Amino acid sequence: MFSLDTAASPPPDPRQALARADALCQERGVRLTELRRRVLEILWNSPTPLGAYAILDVLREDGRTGAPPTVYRALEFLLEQGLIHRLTSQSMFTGCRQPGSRHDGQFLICQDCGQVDELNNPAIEELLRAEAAAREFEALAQRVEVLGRCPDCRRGAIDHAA
Amino acid sequence: MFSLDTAASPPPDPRQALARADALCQERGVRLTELRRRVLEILWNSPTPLGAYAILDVLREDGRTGAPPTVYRALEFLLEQGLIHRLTSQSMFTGCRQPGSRHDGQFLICQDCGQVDELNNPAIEELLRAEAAAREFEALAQRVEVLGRCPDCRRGAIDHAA
DNA sequence: TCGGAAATTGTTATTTTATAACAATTGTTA
DNA sequence: TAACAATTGTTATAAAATAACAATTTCCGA
Repeated sequence: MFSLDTAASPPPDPRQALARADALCQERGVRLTELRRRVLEILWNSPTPLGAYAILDVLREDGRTGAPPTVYRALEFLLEQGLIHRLTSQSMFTGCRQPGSRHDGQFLICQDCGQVDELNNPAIEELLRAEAAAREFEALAQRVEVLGRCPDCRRGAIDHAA
Repeated sequence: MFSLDTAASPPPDPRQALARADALCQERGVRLTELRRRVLEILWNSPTPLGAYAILDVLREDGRTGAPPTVYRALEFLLEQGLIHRLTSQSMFTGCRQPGSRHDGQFLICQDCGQVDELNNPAIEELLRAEAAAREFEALAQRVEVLGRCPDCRRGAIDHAA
């Protein structure tokens, strides 16, 4: 038996992701400035989502001066362009695995290690849209997050118990 | 044509909600203290979700002394008992329309007026569970929120344009 | 290529949300 | 009623996000 709906996320490769972002921004005529590109790179280089202040720390390690608004503005741009997602339950940000087609995504978030898997199950999206439509509610964005434990951490926990 | 999956939320009635909460806590042998009950009441009396500090303001109008931890602890209890929900994208809290059976719910949140409709569509819940299971992810909680405009605000917007 | 408007980034200060740590009080039970 | 647990009060601080304005860079037309 196999899943009918969604493929697994492609392995996140920072270089590819940045090249894709470059291309998308060029197409769209928007500017992926050095700062914005660097923030995106920082996110892609991290195995787990990062908060704005963690990103700011890395920028400062770069030698760049900056304050929270610097980061938040870059994040705002990246969100608008669909290059990253915000995990609202965590106040954190992560690179989008399917940029290009704007979407909100669905996330499996490990509460132990923080790692995140991005789903894009159209059936879930569609059901939510339908629920909204049935109530004459104009749906503009979806936030779908599943909190729990990833396979690695489950195995780790089993090891500890053994 | 009609929806197959979920009924509309019952009209929120503070008195009923509080009576139900009393009963549930009694059954469970947990204490719905005066403070906790009052916080729940404040939430039910509000037409829209409230943040912790808005709740604190009302408590102070009551004449009660208190600080943020007072409110957050009461909220924590109410969340544990499934008597309220947290809207993570808003950092706000709202009374649960179907207490008794623990669930995470799904929410339609109006970005104009703040009003919230609670869904409990089992198909959405099930799809998320299935996605998690397919990836061997242990799902412990779900956060599902749709942001947009409620029917009232859509009509209001049309009126303005007209 | 120069100058001015728009976009981007820098900077300072503040607001909003949430929690840590410990003290005081209340409730429960032996 | 003493002792213990649960709840609430209090002070202080951490963490996340934004407001407001200044400086800089980019873009584009004259």
